[in-house]
Amino acid sequence: MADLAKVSEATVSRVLNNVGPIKEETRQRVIDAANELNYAPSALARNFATSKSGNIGVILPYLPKVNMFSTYFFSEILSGIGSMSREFGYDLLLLFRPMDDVLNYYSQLFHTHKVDALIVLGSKEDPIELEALRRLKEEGRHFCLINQHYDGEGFSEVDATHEKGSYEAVTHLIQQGYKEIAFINGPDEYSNSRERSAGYRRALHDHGLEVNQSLLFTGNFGRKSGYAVASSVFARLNEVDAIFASNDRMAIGLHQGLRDLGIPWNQLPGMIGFDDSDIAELTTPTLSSVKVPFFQMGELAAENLLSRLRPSSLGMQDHFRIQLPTELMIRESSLRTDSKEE
Amino acid sequence: MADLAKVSEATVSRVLNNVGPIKEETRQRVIDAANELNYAPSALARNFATSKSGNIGVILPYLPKVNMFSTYFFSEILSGIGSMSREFGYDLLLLFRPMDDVLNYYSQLFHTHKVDALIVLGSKEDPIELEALRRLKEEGRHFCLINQHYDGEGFSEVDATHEKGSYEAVTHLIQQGYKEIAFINGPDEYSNSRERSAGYRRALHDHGLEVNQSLLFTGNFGRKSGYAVASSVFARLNEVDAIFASNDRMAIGLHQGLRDLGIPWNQLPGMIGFDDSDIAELTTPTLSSVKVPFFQMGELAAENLLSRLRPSSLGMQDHFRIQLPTELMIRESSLRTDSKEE
DNA sequence: CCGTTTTATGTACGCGCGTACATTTTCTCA
DNA sequence: TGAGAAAATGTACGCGCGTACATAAAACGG
Repeated sequence: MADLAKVSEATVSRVLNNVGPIKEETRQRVIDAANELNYAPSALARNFATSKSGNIGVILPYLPKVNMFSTYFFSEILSGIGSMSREFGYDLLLLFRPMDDVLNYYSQLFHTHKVDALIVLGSKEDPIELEALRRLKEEGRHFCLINQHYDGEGFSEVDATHEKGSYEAVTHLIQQGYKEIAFINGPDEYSNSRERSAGYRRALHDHGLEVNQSLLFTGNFGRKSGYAVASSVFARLNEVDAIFASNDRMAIGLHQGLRDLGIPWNQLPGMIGFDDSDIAELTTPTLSSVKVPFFQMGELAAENLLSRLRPSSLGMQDHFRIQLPTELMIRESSLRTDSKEE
Repeated sequence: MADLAKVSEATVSRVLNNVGPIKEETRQRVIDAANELNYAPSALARNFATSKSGNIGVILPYLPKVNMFSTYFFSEILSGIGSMSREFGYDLLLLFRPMDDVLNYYSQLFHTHKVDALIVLGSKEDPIELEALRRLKEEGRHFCLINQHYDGEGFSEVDATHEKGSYEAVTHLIQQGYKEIAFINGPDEYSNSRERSAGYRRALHDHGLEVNQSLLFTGNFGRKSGYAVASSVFARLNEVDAIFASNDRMAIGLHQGLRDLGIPWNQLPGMIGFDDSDIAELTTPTLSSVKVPFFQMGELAAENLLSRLRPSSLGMQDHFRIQLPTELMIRESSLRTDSKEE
């Protein structure tokens, strides 16, 4: 390669990296030679020399449980991350949270140079998880969380306005005339569950309604957990006239459960889900939902992390906290009359 | 590290890689030292030294079009690949097919040692794509295709019995008494589209029915393309009594389109989708579909590739072609009476 | 107890780049 | 035209492992 262009390896390196002054003729000779030989520098050697992997890691909850979340959530975020990473010339390393040893795992991803930055999805409050994240921060690593907030830790986070989204959803139900609104939430270990709960309570309170403890349910974001709640809701059907679910999958599970218990589709309680996943408009009636800009959240997470990896980023605040707005998507399931009565 | 254990770097390396004879006491000393210092070898240096990246690459269609396929398809396959990769100690590098330059891209992934093996998803017949794959084969790379077959190329492939699945689905419709079965297929560039078409035709033929050209439609696997076909189907509603769709998303799009055109849900034509994605049981009526074991296909692809990377795999056939069975999942949408009449 | 294996460990080098520094070539302007 | 500065290129070394080969230590056999 160097020989063919009749220059030293160093010059080749300079041309390929666009660094230092190069005579135009030389540059061309090198490029021609590279094309002729179909030469491409070994990413491995290059990474080794610069001790940077060129990868951005994405942590996913450990496999069997991926489906606890909607795949929509992950697909969108991953697409967003992937889209931005590519613009920065980074590749995307998909990593699954190990069942044990999380503490070392995160840290070693950096130490072994598997990744230059890390995005953690599906993180939830847990002593070990927290400890592992703190360690990353101590070590000055570039990482960020999506859709999860740790209070007072100063982690970088990209989140959405879950409290507000929840407030708006419940308010909408109330305005539609619903008064007894059941709430099926996700586990409290997720900050967004707690925020949605707060929004739910605030909306009830602002409209002079009381929280009815017996109408509060907890699922695990999976469809089945929504389905499982159906019987409890069914038993209280005299006192429940609407349901707010913490994500679409649970809403749909609940919907199915109620249908299976014999409720005709046009006599279902009012329903609103969360996430505005693609399935929201596939149900009958179509499901109102709170839209969360997952794709964009993925993009922003990647963009902020990667731009801080650039040499030119000196002086840039090394820590960021972004909160994107949610949006209430009103469809048939939450409307009192109209299409639901078809 | 080496100092703390009072051994040479070489011995450390041997202990950590479990190679060569080591005195038990020495091993322990090294391990203790490693724990104490929280030492982990640099993956980068190690990979460089062995010139293996430790990554298995997965090519996805370029981003904006990911949603052309159901995300279900990708989620399942990726999960399968990820699950198996982890067992082999490989990491999963997510790669997006570039719009240009595919030809060099694939090849250079290996040349630059970004990946040790490659799985291509969403591949479709195309001169450049084919050329790029041929080059990989020439270069002796370890790669495989999922859900796509190239005739006579001898590529490694993990596929499903699309023809048979299709045949069974259409046969089922016929047995339910449907006689005029429209077919909305995916683009012909995908081998599985061609196979499904063959199955459709064979089923009609075997039951003495004719193919009605005006009932054949082509979508792009997206929901919207199914929706777009609705009006054509609607116009022929007198001659159509069932629809077989090449995937669930199109089936559901079509379903929605017909609903929007005013057809009550219990007077829809019989319908069967393909893939058996999670949304199939969320519709009203629930959608019959042909189940494809995507997760397992991902597992098998990874397993076969990675096991061939091991030193012990000498003599193993370097090329494999696997075809997994599909399964007809009968739900409400294809049944003539019963639950559909609720 | 010594020679001979066998086992255990150390030494030295290469993997293929990037880059600081040394050197050569070209340019500038007196 | 020649000296000094600027531009262009070459030289040499390190990044942190794995591993072939050299060497030392232990085991064995007579």
